[in-house]
Amino acid sequence: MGNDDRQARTMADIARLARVSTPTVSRALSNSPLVNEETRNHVLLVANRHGYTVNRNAQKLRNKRTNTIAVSLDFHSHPLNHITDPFMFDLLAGVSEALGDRDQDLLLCAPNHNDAAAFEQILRARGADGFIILGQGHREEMLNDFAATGAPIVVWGAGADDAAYCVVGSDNFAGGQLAARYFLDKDRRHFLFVGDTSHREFRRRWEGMCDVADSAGVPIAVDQISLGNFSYDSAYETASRYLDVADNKPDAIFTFSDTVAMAFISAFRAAGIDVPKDVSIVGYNDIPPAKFFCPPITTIRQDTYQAGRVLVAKLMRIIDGDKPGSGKIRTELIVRDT
Amino acid sequence: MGNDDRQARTMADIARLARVSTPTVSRALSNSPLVNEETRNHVLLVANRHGYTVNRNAQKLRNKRTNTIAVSLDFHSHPLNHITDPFMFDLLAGVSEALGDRDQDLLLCAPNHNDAAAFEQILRARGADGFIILGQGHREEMLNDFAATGAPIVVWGAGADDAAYCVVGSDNFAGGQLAARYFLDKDRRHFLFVGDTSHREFRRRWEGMCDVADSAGVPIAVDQISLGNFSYDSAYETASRYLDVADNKPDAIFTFSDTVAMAFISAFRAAGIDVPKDVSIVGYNDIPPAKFFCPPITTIRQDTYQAGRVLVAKLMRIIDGDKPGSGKIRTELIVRDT
DNA sequence: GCCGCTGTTGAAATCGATTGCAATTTCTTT
DNA sequence: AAAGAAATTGCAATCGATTTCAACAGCGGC
Repeated sequence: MGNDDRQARTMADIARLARVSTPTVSRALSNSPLVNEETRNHVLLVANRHGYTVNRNAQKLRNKRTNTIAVSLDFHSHPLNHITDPFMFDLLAGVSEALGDRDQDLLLCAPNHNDAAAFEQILRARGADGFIILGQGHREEMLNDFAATGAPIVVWGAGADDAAYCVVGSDNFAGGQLAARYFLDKDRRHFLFVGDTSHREFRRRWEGMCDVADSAGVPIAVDQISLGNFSYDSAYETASRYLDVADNKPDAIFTFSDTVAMAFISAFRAAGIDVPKDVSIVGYNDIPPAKFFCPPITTIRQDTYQAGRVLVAKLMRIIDGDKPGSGKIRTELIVRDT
Repeated sequence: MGNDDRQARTMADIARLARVSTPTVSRALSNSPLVNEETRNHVLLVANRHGYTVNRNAQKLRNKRTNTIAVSLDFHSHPLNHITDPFMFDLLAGVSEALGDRDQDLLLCAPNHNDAAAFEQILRARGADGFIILGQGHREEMLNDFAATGAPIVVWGAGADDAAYCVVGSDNFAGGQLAARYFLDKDRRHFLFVGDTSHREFRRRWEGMCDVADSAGVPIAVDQISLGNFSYDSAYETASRYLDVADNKPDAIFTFSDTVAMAFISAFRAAGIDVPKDVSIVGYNDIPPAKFFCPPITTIRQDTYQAGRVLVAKLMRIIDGDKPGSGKIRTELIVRDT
C-alpha cells in the first residue's frame, strides 16, 4: 500500500498514472454511471495504491454543497448546562459521531458576538451547509433573525410555538410533570422550583410541575426561586440564604440541574433539615456524580447522546429542503434516594 | 449597514463596486503595502458596507497555509479521562478559544482507525495545517509514525524522552510526589497506586510516588492495582474485590481519577473501613464533584484550561518551523478531607 | 452506405481567491 | 527636458477539483 505516494497528491497525478483524464478520475471516484466499469476499477485501483484522497477544499470551492457543518458551543456563558456538567459534552459527542457517519466535516465555532450577523458570517465565510447551535439561552430573538435569513439551522433548546427555527430539546414539560408526580406520590404538598424561568427550557419544566400540581385534587403550593449562576458554590449560597429568609419551608424541591440539587442537599443538611425525610429533591440530566452522591440523587434523565444524532438528522433534512418539525427527547425519572 | 449585500458575495463584486481590480481588493484586505493608502481605505469601506467576508475555502485552496487545525478527541475509548470527567471538555474549551483568538478554524475529528495513515489522510484531505491530539492512550507508536511523516502535531499526554512528537501534559511525576508527600505527612506507610501503569501518564505518577517513598527514610510499601475500565461502577467493584483478597490493607491510596477515588471511598466505607481515619485517599484532576463528595476529596489539580492554550501555542510554533520542547502543566495538591 | 442512437471519454470553463510579472503613472535627478 | 527609479495597478496564471458540452467509437436499422 501507498509506496510512491509522493507524486500522487492531486487528481491530475492519478489521471496521468491511470492514463485517463481528470474528469474520468473524478467520475470514477464519485461512482458516476458515466464511466465504464472497467475504467472505474482501474482508476480506483490506482487511487488506492497511491493512497489518494480528494482535496476537500477544492471540492468545497467548486461545489455548492460543502459537507461541512458548523457547530457552536458556548463554552463559557451558556447558563443551561454549565461546563461543569458533562451534559453538553455528551451532546457534542453525539453530534460529532453522527456527522462523522455522514462524512460531514465538523467545524467547531465560538462566535465572538451573539448576533445573527456573526453567525451568518461564519456560515458564509466557511461555506458551511448548516449550523448546529448547542444552547439556546436567551438568544431566541437572534436565532429567529438568523433563521429568517434562510440559513439551515437546528438548535438545542426549547422552542416557542412560533419559533422560526427547528429546535430539538428535552421534553421539559414532561420532565416537570415527572418530578411533580414523584413528589405527590410521597405526599409532598409544598413544591419549590429552582431555576430561572426566563429561560424557556426551565419555564417549561416549571409549567409541567404546575400542571400536575393544579390537577392534583389537593391544594399544592408551588414556589420558585431564580438562580443566575450555575456553579455548586453559588447554588449552595443561594440555598443557605433562602433558608434564612423563607418563613415556611418547602417539602419538595425540583432543581434545574443535578449540580444544583447537590448544593441544595448539602445546604439543607447543614441547616439541620434532613433529605429525604423532611424534603424530597429531584435534579435534572442524571450526570454521573448524581448516582454516587450521598445520598444518591433522584433525577430526570434524557438520552443526550441520541439527542445529538437527532439534531444532525434534522439538519440534514433541512439542508435537503425539507422542513422537519421540532423534536423532543424523551425524559425518564430515575428514582434514587432523594 | 449591509443593505445590498445580495450582489457582494465575491471579491469580484467588491472590485466592481470599488472600481478596482480583484488583486487590489485582495491586497487591500490583507493589508499589503503594495496598495495605496487611499485605495485601501476606499476598498475597505466598500467591503464593510456590503458585509463582505473572504471565502475561506477559496483561500484554503489557493494558499499553502489554510489556517485550519484538526483536533481529534476520542469521545468513547480514551481511557485516561473518561467522558464522565469534564476534564477533556475543559481541554477542548481552552483549545477552542486559543484557536479562535488566532483566527484558526477548528475541525473536530474522530478518526475511524487508530493508525498514522488515518490521521495523515485527514490532514491531507482537509489541508489542515496541524493536528492537536487530545489523549495519547496506548498510541505512542502510532503517534511517532505520524510525526515521522513530518506532520505538525501536538499531543496531550506524557512523552517518552525520545518521543518524536511534541507532548504537553500534566506534570505526572510531580503529581505522584505530591500525593506521596501528603501521605507521609499523615504517617502513612503502606501506599496503593490505582491505575494502569502501561499508560505512560499513569506510570509517571506511580514513579513519582515511588520516588518519594524510596527516599522517605522509613520503609514504605507501595502496591499497585490496575484498572482497565474507568467508570465509577467498575472501580467500585474492583475496590470491593480487592478488599476481599488483600491480606494486609494499605493506609494510603492514590487513584488516577477523582471518579475512581469516589468509588474506592464508597467501597471501603461499605466494608467498614473509615476514610480518612483508616486510610487516606488522593484523586486526580479536581473535577467539580470532588469538592462536594462526602467527604470532600483531596486531589491533584492542574490548570486544564491553560493546558489547551499551551497546546495551541506549541503547535503554532511547530507550523512555523520551530521545534519547541514538550511542556508540563504544573500540578497542585488540593487538600480536602480525605 | 448513411443515419441516428447509446455509451464513453476528454477539452475547456468554472468555483473565488492570491501572486508573478508587466504596464502605467508619478517623482527624482541631472 | 530626458532618463531612470519608485509607487501603484491590473492581466493572467494558479490552487484542485467538477460539470457542461462536444467528440468519437461501436452498433443496429433502413
